[in-house]
Amino acid sequence: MQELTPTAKVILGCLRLGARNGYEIKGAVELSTRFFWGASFGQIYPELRRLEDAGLVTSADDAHGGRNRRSYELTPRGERALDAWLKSTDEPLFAYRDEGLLKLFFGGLLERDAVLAGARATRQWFEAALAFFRTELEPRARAGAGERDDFPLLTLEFGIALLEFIVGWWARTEARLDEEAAP
Amino acid sequence: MQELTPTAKVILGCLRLGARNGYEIKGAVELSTRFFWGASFGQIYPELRRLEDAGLVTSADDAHGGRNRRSYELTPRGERALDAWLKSTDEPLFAYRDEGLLKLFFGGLLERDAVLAGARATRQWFEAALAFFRTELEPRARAGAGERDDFPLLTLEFGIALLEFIVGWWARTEARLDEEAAP
DNA sequence: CTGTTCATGTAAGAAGTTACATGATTTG
DNA sequence: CAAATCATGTAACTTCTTACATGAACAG
Repeated sequence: MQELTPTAKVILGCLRLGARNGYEIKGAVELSTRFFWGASFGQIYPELRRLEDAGLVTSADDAHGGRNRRSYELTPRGERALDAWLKSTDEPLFAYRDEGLLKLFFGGLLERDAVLAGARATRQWFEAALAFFRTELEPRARAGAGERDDFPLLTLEFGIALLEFIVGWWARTEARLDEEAAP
Repeated sequence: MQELTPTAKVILGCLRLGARNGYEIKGAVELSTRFFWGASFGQIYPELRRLEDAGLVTSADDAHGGRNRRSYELTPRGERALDAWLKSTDEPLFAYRDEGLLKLFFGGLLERDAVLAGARATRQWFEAALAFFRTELEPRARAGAGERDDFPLLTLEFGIALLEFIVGWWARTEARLDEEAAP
């Protein structure tokens, strides 16, 4: 059983949770996993086909009126592959990329005021992201969540806490740079 | 003046900070920016050539004994391009990808014990990363830092604080899952 | 004299984004 | 009837990693 591609992981999981076609998978990703695991149409549709060729999903025509539509579900092999991945303890893929931090790394090349301006702009960008999470994503996730713990909501809370951490770090850094500017 | 590619940004900055050739740039990246901005040889060498073609760097033969070596420095245009990028407030590139979190997102598909085991494995992986930062990276960064604030050290401190946050979050999540397992 | 470090590069392929192209259905 | 949503797909391009290939100099 060969490794699942990154996009295959989110596709199989979303199908298992009830998504039926590429469009619904994309919708689920945008609402929930997007910030830690994205997928575009340009990845989803070809990958669905490869998964079918590999026997992990089956598809059926699901036209609705004159509208073209194809519905997918996991095969037993697909279920096993998903389960095996979910239980595997291989070292998890992790990637963090942050242009604001790269600019700060080169802060010695600018005057302090310019570095401070950059820090402020970066913090504001993260604050906007945090506001979006709280106003657009969190209410929906809470509405959809069961009374016991709900994993999609849990991961969203991670995102919010992460953004709070980052915003706080930049705010502290601004204060520190400000202090040292006028001692 | 066209946009710098992601790898060009770190190359120009490293050259400006004193790196002389591709090998030294790679060394600097591994020691410092790697966790938020990586670059492989397969990116660095071709990009150096493109930057030279674009007139942002110049190169000279710098053979050392019979050993092949080429040294690079910024041209005035390269300096301006670096400066413009550092001062720009375009929305910064930011990407976060986390397979442990994706597995947790699909936690409803597994028994609670399996989810807990996954959480533990993820936390341990981040703890190992944190230990590496503290024992391998931080001492070097402190040794190289000036007495006033030093930006490379500052970004490393961000990395450490970020990993501490993540480890703490997973530890709290494990406790929460454990509680709910046996109420 | 052996292994590590210094040093440069290419080729193949994986992964992902963006833009384009198409068209039906539903909602206001 | 217009705009939004539903729905699928392809093509071109960018970015990045990995593996390979080569070889000199230096440290033990």
